[in-house]
Amino acid sequence: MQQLRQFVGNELRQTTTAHLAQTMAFLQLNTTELENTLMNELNQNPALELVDERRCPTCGRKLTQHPCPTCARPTDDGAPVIYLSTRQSFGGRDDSSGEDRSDSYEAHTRESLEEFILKQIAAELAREERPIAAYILMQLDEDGLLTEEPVEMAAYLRAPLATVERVLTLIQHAEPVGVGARSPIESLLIQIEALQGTVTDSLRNLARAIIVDAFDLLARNDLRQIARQLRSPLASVEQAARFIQRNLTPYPGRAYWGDGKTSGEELPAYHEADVNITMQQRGAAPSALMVEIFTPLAGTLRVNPTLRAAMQELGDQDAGKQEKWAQAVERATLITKCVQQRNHTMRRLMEILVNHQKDFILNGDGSLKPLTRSVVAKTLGVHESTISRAVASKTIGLPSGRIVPLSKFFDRSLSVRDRVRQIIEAEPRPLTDDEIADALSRDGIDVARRTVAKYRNMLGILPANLRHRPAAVPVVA
DNA sequence: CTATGGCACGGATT
DNA sequence: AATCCGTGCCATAG
Repeated sequence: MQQLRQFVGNELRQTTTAHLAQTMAFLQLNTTELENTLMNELNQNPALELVDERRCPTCGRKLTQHPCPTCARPTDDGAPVIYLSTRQSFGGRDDSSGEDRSDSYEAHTRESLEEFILKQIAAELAREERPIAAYILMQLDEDGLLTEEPVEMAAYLRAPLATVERVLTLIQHAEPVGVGARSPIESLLIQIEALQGTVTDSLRNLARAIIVDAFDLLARNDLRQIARQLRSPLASVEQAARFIQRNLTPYPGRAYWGDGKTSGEELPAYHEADVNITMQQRGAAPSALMVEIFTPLAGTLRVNPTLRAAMQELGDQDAGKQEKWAQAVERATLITKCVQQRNHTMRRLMEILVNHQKDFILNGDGSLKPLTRSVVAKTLGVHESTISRAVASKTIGLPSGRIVPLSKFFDRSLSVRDRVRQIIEAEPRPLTDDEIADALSRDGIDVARRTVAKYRNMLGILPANLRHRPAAVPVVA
Protein backbone atom coordinates (compact mmCIF):
# COMPACT_ATOMS: atom_id res chain seq x y z
CA MET A 1 0.00 0.00 0.00
CA GLN A 2 2.67 2.40 0.98
CA GLN A 3 4.64 1.37 -2.05
CA LEU A 4 1.67 2.06 -4.24
CA ARG A 5 1.20 5.45 -2.74
CA GLN A 6 4.83 6.25 -3.21
CA PHE A 7 4.67 5.07 -6.78
CA VAL A 8 1.64 7.17 -7.53
CA GLY A 9 3.28 10.08 -5.83
CA ASN A 10 6.33 9.79 -8.01
CA GLU A 11 4.31 9.51 -11.14
CA LEU A 12 2.28 12.47 -10.17
CA ARG A 13 5.28 14.54 -9.31
CA GLN A 14 6.91 13.61 -12.56
CA THR A 15 4.01 14.63 -14.71
CA THR A 16 3.53 17.73 -12.64
CA THR A 17 7.11 18.83 -12.98
CA ALA A 18 7.02 18.09 -16.68
CA HIS A 19 3.91 20.13 -16.92
CA LEU A 20 5.41 22.94 -14.92
CA ALA A 21 8.62 22.96 -16.90
CA GLN A 22 6.76 23.08 -20.18
CA THR A 23 4.44 25.81 -19.01
CA MET A 24 7.38 27.90 -17.91
CA ALA A 25 9.17 27.28 -21.17
CA PHE A 26 6.15 28.43 -23.13
CA LEU A 27 5.50 31.37 -20.92
CA GLN A 28 8.82 33.00 -21.58
CA LEU A 29 8.47 32.78 -25.33
CA ASN A 30 6.84 35.57 -27.22
CA THR A 31 4.08 34.89 -29.66
CA THR A 32 6.28 34.44 -32.68
CA GLU A 33 8.68 32.16 -30.88
CA LEU A 34 5.88 30.06 -29.51
CA GLU A 35 4.42 29.83 -32.96
CA ASN A 36 7.68 28.39 -34.24
CA THR A 37 7.94 25.82 -31.48
CA LEU A 38 4.36 24.78 -31.97
CA MET A 39 4.92 24.41 -35.69
CA ASN A 40 7.82 22.12 -34.94
CA GLU A 41 5.74 20.15 -32.52
CA LEU A 42 2.99 19.80 -35.09
CA ASN A 43 5.41 18.43 -37.65
CA GLN A 44 6.85 15.89 -35.25
CA ASN A 45 3.91 14.75 -33.24
CA PRO A 46 1.14 12.93 -35.09
CA ALA A 47 -1.11 13.14 -32.06
CA LEU A 48 -1.20 16.90 -32.22
CA GLU A 49 -3.31 18.54 -34.84
CA LEU A 50 -4.31 21.98 -35.89
CA VAL A 51 -7.97 22.25 -36.77
CA ASP A 52 -8.42 24.96 -39.26
CA GLU A 53 -11.87 25.76 -38.02
CA ARG A 54 -11.24 28.85 -36.01
CA ARG A 55 -12.63 29.38 -32.62
CA CYS A 56 -12.34 32.33 -30.37
CA PRO A 57 -9.57 31.51 -27.94
CA THR A 58 -11.38 33.44 -25.23
CA CYS A 59 -14.86 31.94 -25.29
CA GLY A 60 -14.46 28.99 -27.62
CA ARG A 61 -17.22 30.00 -29.99
CA LYS A 62 -16.84 29.55 -33.70
CA LEU A 63 -15.32 32.58 -35.25
CA THR A 64 -16.60 34.27 -38.33
CA GLN A 65 -14.62 37.45 -38.01
CA HIS A 66 -11.69 38.95 -36.20
CA PRO A 67 -11.74 39.71 -33.43
CA CYS A 68 -14.44 37.71 -31.72
CA PRO A 69 -17.48 40.03 -31.73
CA THR A 70 -18.71 38.70 -28.41
CA CYS A 71 -15.55 38.92 -26.40
CA ALA A 72 -14.22 42.08 -27.98
CA ARG A 73 -17.25 44.21 -27.34
CA PRO A 74 -16.69 47.46 -25.52
CA THR A 75 -18.48 47.64 -22.21
CA ASP A 76 -20.71 50.53 -21.36
CA ASP A 77 -18.93 51.43 -18.15
CA GLY A 78 -15.65 51.98 -19.89
CA ALA A 79 -13.87 49.14 -18.14
CA PRO A 80 -11.00 47.61 -20.07
CA VAL A 81 -11.92 44.66 -22.25
CA ILE A 82 -9.29 41.97 -22.28
CA TYR A 83 -9.51 39.19 -24.78
CA LEU A 84 -7.42 36.65 -26.59
CA SER A 85 -7.20 36.62 -30.30
CA THR A 86 -5.42 34.51 -32.86
CA ARG A 87 -3.05 36.21 -35.16
CA GLN A 88 -4.43 36.88 -38.54
CA SER A 89 -1.14 37.38 -40.27
CA PHE A 90 -0.25 33.74 -40.12
CA GLY A 91 -3.07 32.43 -42.23
CA GLY A 92 -1.77 28.89 -41.92
CA ARG A 93 1.35 27.22 -43.13
CA ASP A 94 2.28 29.14 -46.24
CA ASP A 95 6.09 29.43 -46.13
CA SER A 96 7.71 30.46 -49.35
CA SER A 97 10.81 28.42 -48.67
CA GLY A 98 9.07 25.41 -50.07
CA GLU A 99 12.12 23.22 -50.29
CA ASP A 100 14.95 22.10 -48.11
CA ARG A 101 14.13 21.77 -44.45
CA SER A 102 17.77 21.60 -43.59
CA ASP A 103 18.40 25.30 -43.18
CA SER A 104 20.58 25.19 -40.18
CA TYR A 105 20.49 28.95 -39.93
CA GLU A 106 16.88 29.00 -38.84
CA ALA A 107 17.82 27.84 -35.42
CA HIS A 108 19.84 30.97 -34.82
CA THR A 109 17.32 33.50 -35.93
CA ARG A 110 14.84 33.59 -33.10
CA GLU A 111 15.52 37.23 -32.43
CA SER A 112 13.01 39.38 -34.19
CA LEU A 113 15.31 42.04 -35.54
CA GLU A 114 17.44 39.39 -37.14
CA GLU A 115 14.43 37.67 -38.59
CA PHE A 116 13.15 40.92 -39.88
CA ILE A 117 16.35 41.69 -41.72
CA LEU A 118 16.75 38.17 -42.96
CA LYS A 119 13.29 38.21 -44.48
CA GLN A 120 14.14 41.28 -46.48
CA ILE A 121 17.34 39.99 -47.97
CA ALA A 122 16.44 36.33 -48.24
CA ALA A 123 15.49 36.65 -51.87
CA GLU A 124 18.86 38.04 -52.82
CA LEU A 125 20.89 35.42 -51.05
CA ALA A 126 22.38 32.42 -52.70
CA ARG A 127 22.06 29.31 -50.64
CA GLU A 128 25.66 29.25 -49.53
CA GLU A 129 25.34 32.86 -48.44
CA ARG A 130 22.61 32.10 -45.93
CA PRO A 131 24.83 30.84 -43.14
CA ILE A 132 26.99 33.89 -43.66
CA ALA A 133 24.05 36.23 -43.27
CA ALA A 134 22.92 34.36 -40.18
CA TYR A 135 26.35 34.58 -38.65
CA ILE A 136 26.70 38.28 -39.33
CA LEU A 137 23.32 38.98 -37.81
CA MET A 138 24.32 37.12 -34.71
CA GLN A 139 27.30 39.38 -34.26
CA LEU A 140 25.22 42.53 -34.01
CA ASP A 141 25.22 44.21 -30.64
CA GLU A 142 22.14 45.73 -29.11
CA ASP A 143 22.62 48.96 -30.99
CA GLY A 144 22.65 47.11 -34.27
CA LEU A 145 26.36 47.63 -34.81
CA LEU A 146 28.82 44.98 -35.86
CA THR A 147 31.50 43.94 -33.43
CA GLU A 148 33.64 41.88 -35.73
CA GLU A 149 35.69 42.68 -38.81
CA PRO A 150 34.68 41.13 -42.15
CA VAL A 151 38.14 39.62 -42.47
CA GLU A 152 37.77 37.76 -39.20
CA MET A 153 34.34 36.55 -40.13
CA ALA A 154 35.52 35.35 -43.50
CA ALA A 155 38.28 33.42 -41.82
CA TYR A 156 35.93 31.93 -39.28
CA LEU A 157 33.34 30.97 -41.87
CA ARG A 158 35.98 29.86 -44.34
CA ALA A 159 34.24 31.93 -46.98
CA PRO A 160 35.67 34.35 -49.52
CA LEU A 161 36.00 37.86 -48.18
CA ALA A 162 34.18 39.27 -51.18
CA THR A 163 31.15 37.14 -50.44
CA VAL A 164 31.07 38.20 -46.82
CA GLU A 165 31.25 41.82 -47.83
CA ARG A 166 28.52 41.41 -50.38
CA VAL A 167 26.19 39.95 -47.77
CA LEU A 168 27.17 42.63 -45.31
CA THR A 169 26.31 45.32 -47.82
CA LEU A 170 22.89 43.79 -48.30
CA ILE A 171 22.30 43.80 -44.57
CA GLN A 172 23.44 47.35 -44.20
CA HIS A 173 20.97 48.56 -46.76
CA ALA A 174 18.00 46.67 -45.39
CA GLU A 175 15.66 48.31 -42.90
CA PRO A 176 16.58 49.69 -40.48
CA VAL A 177 19.21 51.20 -42.71
CA GLY A 178 22.67 51.23 -41.23
CA VAL A 179 22.61 48.07 -39.13
CA GLY A 180 25.75 46.07 -39.47
CA ALA A 181 28.02 49.07 -39.68
CA ARG A 182 31.16 48.79 -37.62
CA SER A 183 30.89 52.17 -35.97
CA PRO A 184 28.28 54.86 -35.45
CA ILE A 185 30.05 56.96 -38.05
CA GLU A 186 29.94 54.31 -40.71
CA SER A 187 26.32 53.71 -39.92
CA LEU A 188 25.50 57.37 -40.36
CA LEU A 189 27.27 57.44 -43.69
CA ILE A 190 25.31 54.48 -44.95
CA GLN A 191 22.11 56.16 -43.87
CA ILE A 192 23.10 59.32 -45.70
CA GLU A 193 23.75 57.48 -48.92
CA ALA A 194 20.39 55.77 -48.60
CA LEU A 195 18.71 59.15 -48.54
CA GLN A 196 20.00 60.00 -51.97
CA GLY A 197 17.35 61.68 -54.02
CA THR A 198 15.19 62.76 -51.10
CA VAL A 199 17.24 65.84 -50.27
CA THR A 200 19.48 68.17 -52.18
CA ASP A 201 22.95 66.94 -52.93
CA SER A 202 24.59 69.95 -51.36
CA LEU A 203 22.89 69.26 -48.05
CA ARG A 204 23.90 65.64 -48.22
CA ASN A 205 27.48 66.45 -49.07
CA LEU A 206 27.78 68.91 -46.24
CA ALA A 207 26.25 66.47 -43.80
CA ARG A 208 28.67 63.81 -44.94
CA ALA A 209 31.59 66.15 -44.58
CA ILE A 210 30.55 67.03 -41.06
CA ILE A 211 30.32 63.41 -40.07
CA VAL A 212 33.61 62.45 -41.64
CA ASP A 213 35.74 65.42 -40.69
CA ALA A 214 34.12 66.98 -37.67
CA PHE A 215 32.28 64.25 -35.88
CA ASP A 216 33.63 65.03 -32.44
CA LEU A 217 32.70 68.66 -32.91
CA LEU A 218 29.19 67.64 -33.87
CA ALA A 219 28.92 65.56 -30.74
CA ARG A 220 29.78 68.67 -28.78
CA ASN A 221 27.38 70.69 -30.87
CA ASP A 222 30.11 73.19 -31.63
CA LEU A 223 28.62 74.37 -34.88
CA ARG A 224 30.73 77.51 -35.15
CA GLN A 225 33.95 75.56 -35.09
CA ILE A 226 32.57 73.18 -37.69
CA ALA A 227 31.67 76.05 -39.96
CA ARG A 228 35.15 77.51 -39.59
CA GLN A 229 36.88 74.22 -40.22
CA LEU A 230 34.83 73.33 -43.28
CA ARG A 231 34.69 76.90 -44.54
CA SER A 232 30.94 76.77 -44.83
CA PRO A 233 28.38 79.32 -43.80
CA LEU A 234 27.09 78.82 -40.28
CA ALA A 235 23.51 78.74 -41.50
CA SER A 236 24.20 75.79 -43.77
CA VAL A 237 25.99 73.94 -41.02
CA GLU A 238 23.05 74.49 -38.71
CA GLN A 239 20.72 73.16 -41.32
CA ALA A 240 22.87 70.12 -41.95
CA ALA A 241 23.21 69.43 -38.23
CA ARG A 242 19.48 69.58 -37.80
CA PHE A 243 19.09 67.25 -40.74
CA ILE A 244 21.44 64.76 -39.14
CA GLN A 245 19.66 64.92 -35.81
CA ARG A 246 16.25 64.48 -37.27
CA ASN A 247 16.84 61.80 -39.84
CA LEU A 248 19.80 59.75 -38.80
CA THR A 249 20.63 57.69 -35.79
CA PRO A 250 24.01 56.35 -34.71
CA TYR A 251 22.24 53.37 -33.20
CA PRO A 252 20.14 51.88 -35.99
CA GLY A 253 19.28 48.83 -33.92
CA ARG A 254 17.47 50.89 -31.31
CA ALA A 255 14.93 52.30 -33.70
CA TYR A 256 13.64 48.81 -33.84
CA TRP A 257 12.33 48.84 -30.30
CA GLY A 258 10.49 52.07 -30.79
CA ASP A 259 12.68 53.46 -28.07
CA GLY A 260 12.54 57.17 -27.37
CA LYS A 261 15.87 57.45 -29.12
CA THR A 262 14.47 57.93 -32.56
CA SER A 263 14.02 61.63 -32.36
CA GLY A 264 11.32 62.60 -34.76
CA GLU A 265 8.67 60.87 -36.75
CA GLU A 266 7.16 57.47 -36.11
CA LEU A 267 9.03 54.72 -37.75
CA PRO A 268 7.06 51.79 -39.04
CA ALA A 269 6.66 48.99 -36.54
CA TYR A 270 9.08 46.30 -37.52
CA HIS A 271 7.32 43.41 -35.97
CA GLU A 272 4.06 42.48 -34.44
CA ALA A 273 3.47 42.97 -30.77
CA ASP A 274 2.34 40.19 -28.47
CA VAL A 275 -0.36 42.38 -27.00
CA ASN A 276 -2.14 45.25 -28.63
CA ILE A 277 -4.11 47.95 -26.90
CA THR A 278 -6.50 50.19 -28.77
CA MET A 279 -9.23 52.57 -27.78
CA GLN A 280 -12.68 51.90 -28.97
CA GLN A 281 -15.06 54.77 -28.62
CA ARG A 282 -18.73 54.10 -28.82
CA GLY A 283 -20.47 57.39 -29.35
CA ALA A 284 -20.06 59.65 -26.40
CA ALA A 285 -19.50 56.85 -23.93
CA PRO A 286 -16.20 56.80 -22.14
CA SER A 287 -13.71 55.13 -24.41
CA ALA A 288 -13.01 51.57 -23.39
CA LEU A 289 -9.57 50.12 -23.57
CA MET A 290 -9.46 47.12 -25.84
CA VAL A 291 -6.66 44.77 -24.90
CA GLU A 292 -5.95 42.13 -27.48
CA ILE A 293 -3.60 39.34 -26.48
CA PHE A 294 -2.30 37.43 -29.46
CA THR A 295 -2.08 33.69 -29.35
CA PRO A 296 -0.01 31.88 -31.94
CA LEU A 297 -1.39 29.91 -34.86
CA ALA A 298 -4.62 30.57 -36.64
CA GLY A 299 -6.85 27.68 -35.81
CA THR A 300 -7.39 25.42 -32.85
CA LEU A 301 -4.81 23.11 -31.38
CA ARG A 302 -6.03 19.76 -30.10
CA VAL A 303 -5.21 16.13 -29.61
CA ASN A 304 -6.05 14.15 -32.68
CA PRO A 305 -9.21 12.22 -31.66
CA THR A 306 -8.90 9.52 -34.30
CA LEU A 307 -5.43 8.65 -33.17
CA ARG A 308 -6.55 8.49 -29.59
CA ALA A 309 -9.39 6.15 -30.55
CA ALA A 310 -7.16 4.01 -32.72
CA MET A 311 -4.74 3.66 -29.88
CA GLN A 312 -7.35 2.31 -27.55
CA GLU A 313 -8.54 -0.17 -30.13
CA LEU A 314 -5.07 -1.40 -30.71
CA GLY A 315 -5.00 -2.77 -27.19
CA ASP A 316 -1.83 -4.65 -26.30
CA GLN A 317 -1.47 -6.32 -29.65
CA ASP A 318 1.50 -4.25 -30.58
CA ALA A 319 3.04 -3.16 -27.34
CA GLY A 320 5.79 -1.14 -28.98
CA LYS A 321 3.48 0.80 -31.18
CA GLN A 322 1.02 1.37 -28.40
CA GLU A 323 3.72 2.66 -26.17
CA LYS A 324 4.88 5.05 -28.84
CA TRP A 325 1.42 6.37 -29.52
CA ALA A 326 0.68 6.70 -25.86
CA GLN A 327 3.68 8.90 -25.46
CA ALA A 328 2.70 11.01 -28.43
CA VAL A 329 -0.79 11.49 -27.08
CA GLU A 330 0.50 12.29 -23.66
CA ARG A 331 2.82 14.89 -25.01
CA ALA A 332 0.13 16.38 -27.21
CA THR A 333 -2.15 16.70 -24.22
CA LEU A 334 0.62 18.32 -22.30
CA ILE A 335 1.26 20.82 -25.05
CA THR A 336 -2.34 21.87 -25.43
CA LYS A 337 -2.76 22.23 -21.69
CA CYS A 338 0.33 24.32 -21.40
CA VAL A 339 -0.73 26.60 -24.18
CA GLN A 340 -4.03 27.13 -22.44
CA GLN A 341 -2.32 27.80 -19.18
CA ARG A 342 -0.03 30.29 -20.82
CA ASN A 343 -3.02 32.09 -22.26
CA HIS A 344 -4.67 32.14 -18.90
CA THR A 345 -1.63 33.58 -17.18
CA MET A 346 -1.13 36.22 -19.83
CA ARG A 347 -4.72 37.25 -19.49
CA ARG A 348 -4.60 37.62 -15.75
CA LEU A 349 -1.34 39.48 -16.00
CA MET A 350 -2.69 41.94 -18.52
CA GLU A 351 -5.75 42.49 -16.37
CA ILE A 352 -3.63 43.75 -13.52
CA LEU A 353 -1.25 45.64 -15.74
CA VAL A 354 -3.93 47.47 -17.64
CA ASN A 355 -5.86 48.45 -14.57
CA HIS A 356 -2.80 49.60 -12.70
CA GLN A 357 -1.18 51.46 -15.59
CA LYS A 358 -4.25 52.82 -17.30
CA ASP A 359 -2.99 56.37 -17.06
CA PHE A 360 0.31 55.40 -18.56
CA ILE A 361 -1.38 53.73 -21.49
CA LEU A 362 -3.56 56.76 -22.12
CA ASN A 363 -1.24 59.62 -21.26
CA GLY A 364 2.24 58.30 -21.90
CA ASP A 365 5.50 58.01 -20.05
CA GLY A 366 4.87 60.62 -17.40
CA SER A 367 1.96 58.73 -15.87
CA LEU A 368 3.66 55.44 -15.27
CA LYS A 369 3.06 54.24 -11.72
CA PRO A 370 5.71 52.29 -9.89
CA LEU A 371 5.10 48.59 -9.96
CA THR A 372 7.27 45.59 -9.34
CA ARG A 373 6.95 42.07 -10.61
CA SER A 374 6.84 40.69 -7.11
CA VAL A 375 3.78 42.75 -6.25
CA VAL A 376 1.97 41.40 -9.26
CA ALA A 377 3.07 37.91 -8.34
CA LYS A 378 1.62 38.36 -4.84
CA THR A 379 -1.75 39.59 -5.99
CA LEU A 380 -1.92 36.88 -8.60
CA GLY A 381 -0.77 34.21 -6.19
CA VAL A 382 2.00 32.90 -8.39
CA HIS A 383 5.74 32.79 -8.06
CA GLU A 384 7.77 35.84 -8.97
CA SER A 385 9.66 34.02 -11.65
CA THR A 386 6.38 33.29 -13.37
CA ILE A 387 5.77 36.97 -13.81
CA SER A 388 9.32 37.54 -14.90
CA ARG A 389 8.93 34.97 -17.61
CA ALA A 390 5.55 36.26 -18.67
CA VAL A 391 6.97 39.73 -19.08
CA ALA A 392 10.23 38.70 -20.67
CA SER A 393 10.76 39.26 -24.37
CA LYS A 394 7.21 40.41 -25.02
CA THR A 395 6.18 43.61 -26.65
CA ILE A 396 3.00 45.58 -26.43
CA GLY A 397 1.40 47.99 -28.86
CA LEU A 398 -0.04 51.10 -27.22
CA PRO A 399 -2.95 53.15 -28.52
CA SER A 400 -0.42 55.76 -29.63
CA GLY A 401 0.91 53.25 -32.09
CA ARG A 402 4.21 52.72 -30.35
CA ILE A 403 5.41 49.23 -29.72
CA VAL A 404 7.38 48.95 -26.52
CA PRO A 405 8.76 46.11 -24.43
CA LEU A 406 6.29 44.92 -21.87
CA SER A 407 8.95 45.41 -19.22
CA LYS A 408 8.40 49.13 -19.59
CA PHE A 409 5.36 48.71 -17.36
CA PHE A 410 7.79 47.94 -14.55
CA ASP A 411 10.28 50.71 -15.23
CA ARG A 412 11.19 52.25 -11.92
CA SER A 413 12.20 55.65 -13.17
CA LEU A 414 10.34 56.29 -16.40
CA SER A 415 8.03 58.91 -15.01
CA VAL A 416 10.90 60.77 -13.34
CA ARG A 417 12.85 60.72 -16.57
CA ASP A 418 9.84 62.17 -18.27
CA ARG A 419 9.76 64.98 -15.70
CA VAL A 420 13.40 65.68 -16.44
CA ARG A 421 12.60 65.92 -20.10
CA GLN A 422 9.73 68.30 -19.45
CA ILE A 423 11.83 70.51 -17.22
CA ILE A 424 14.54 70.76 -19.82
CA GLU A 425 12.09 71.43 -22.60
CA ALA A 426 10.58 74.27 -20.63
CA GLU A 427 13.84 75.73 -19.40
CA PRO A 428 14.45 79.42 -20.14
CA ARG A 429 18.19 78.93 -20.00
CA PRO A 430 20.16 75.67 -19.85
CA LEU A 431 19.76 74.30 -16.34
CA THR A 432 22.57 72.40 -14.68
CA ASP A 433 21.96 68.96 -13.31
CA ASP A 434 21.99 70.35 -9.79
CA GLU A 435 19.28 72.85 -10.66
CA ILE A 436 17.20 70.15 -12.30
CA ALA A 437 17.55 68.04 -9.17
CA ASP A 438 16.31 71.01 -7.14
CA ALA A 439 13.36 71.54 -9.44
CA LEU A 440 12.48 67.90 -9.05
CA SER A 441 12.63 67.97 -5.29
CA ARG A 442 10.24 70.89 -5.34
CA ASP A 443 7.87 68.50 -7.08
CA GLY A 444 8.41 66.04 -4.28
CA ILE A 445 10.80 63.87 -6.24
CA ASP A 446 14.08 63.41 -4.41
CA VAL A 447 16.91 62.27 -6.59
CA ALA A 448 20.63 62.89 -6.45
CA ARG A 449 22.24 65.15 -8.97
CA ARG A 450 24.28 62.21 -10.22
CA THR A 451 21.07 60.44 -11.05
CA VAL A 452 19.76 63.39 -13.01
CA ALA A 453 22.89 63.21 -15.12
CA LYS A 454 22.23 59.57 -15.85
CA TYR A 455 18.64 60.21 -16.84
CA ARG A 456 19.74 63.03 -19.07
CA ASN A 457 22.07 60.66 -20.84
CA MET A 458 19.37 58.05 -21.24
CA LEU A 459 17.24 60.69 -22.89
CA GLY A 460 20.05 61.62 -25.23
CA ILE A 461 20.19 65.18 -23.93
CA LEU A 462 23.47 67.03 -23.80
CA PRO A 463 24.85 68.62 -20.62
CA ALA A 464 23.86 72.18 -19.84
CA ASN A 465 27.01 73.84 -21.11
CA LEU A 466 26.57 72.38 -24.58
CA ARG A 467 22.85 72.97 -24.70
CA HIS A 468 22.13 76.23 -26.47
CA ARG A 469 19.28 77.19 -28.74
CA PRO A 470 19.41 74.28 -31.17
CA ALA A 471 18.12 70.91 -30.10
CA ALA A 472 20.53 68.35 -28.78
CA VAL A 473 22.54 65.99 -30.90
CA PRO A 474 22.56 62.39 -29.78
CA VAL A 475 25.72 61.76 -27.83
CA VAL A 476 27.97 59.13 -29.20
CA ALA A 477 30.18 57.00 -27.04
C1' DC B 1 35.79 76.60 -8.50
C1' DT B 2 31.79 74.39 -10.92
C1' DA B 3 29.62 70.93 -13.72
C1' DT B 4 30.07 66.30 -15.48
C1' DG B 5 31.22 61.69 -16.34
C1' DG B 6 33.56 57.18 -14.72
C1' DC B 7 33.93 53.66 -11.34
C1' DA B 8 32.34 51.05 -7.92
C1' DC B 9 29.51 49.92 -3.86
C1' DG B 10 25.25 48.40 -1.59
C1' DG B 11 20.58 47.59 -1.63
C1' DA B 12 16.64 46.20 -4.17
C1' DT B 13 14.70 43.32 -7.82
C1' DT B 14 14.40 39.40 -10.65
C1' DA C 1 22.76 33.92 -7.47
C1' DA C 2 22.70 37.37 -10.93
C1' DT C 3 21.39 41.73 -12.42
C1' DC C 4 19.78 46.39 -12.19
C1' DC C 5 19.70 50.97 -10.26
C1' DG C 6 20.65 55.03 -7.45
C1' DT C 7 24.30 57.23 -5.38
C1' DG C 8 28.76 58.86 -3.44
C1' DC C 9 33.48 59.85 -4.38
C1' DC C 10 36.99 61.38 -7.30
C1' DA C 11 39.28 62.90 -11.54
C1' DT C 12 38.96 65.98 -15.26
C1' DA C 13 37.64 69.78 -18.30
C1' DG C 14 36.35 74.36 -18.84
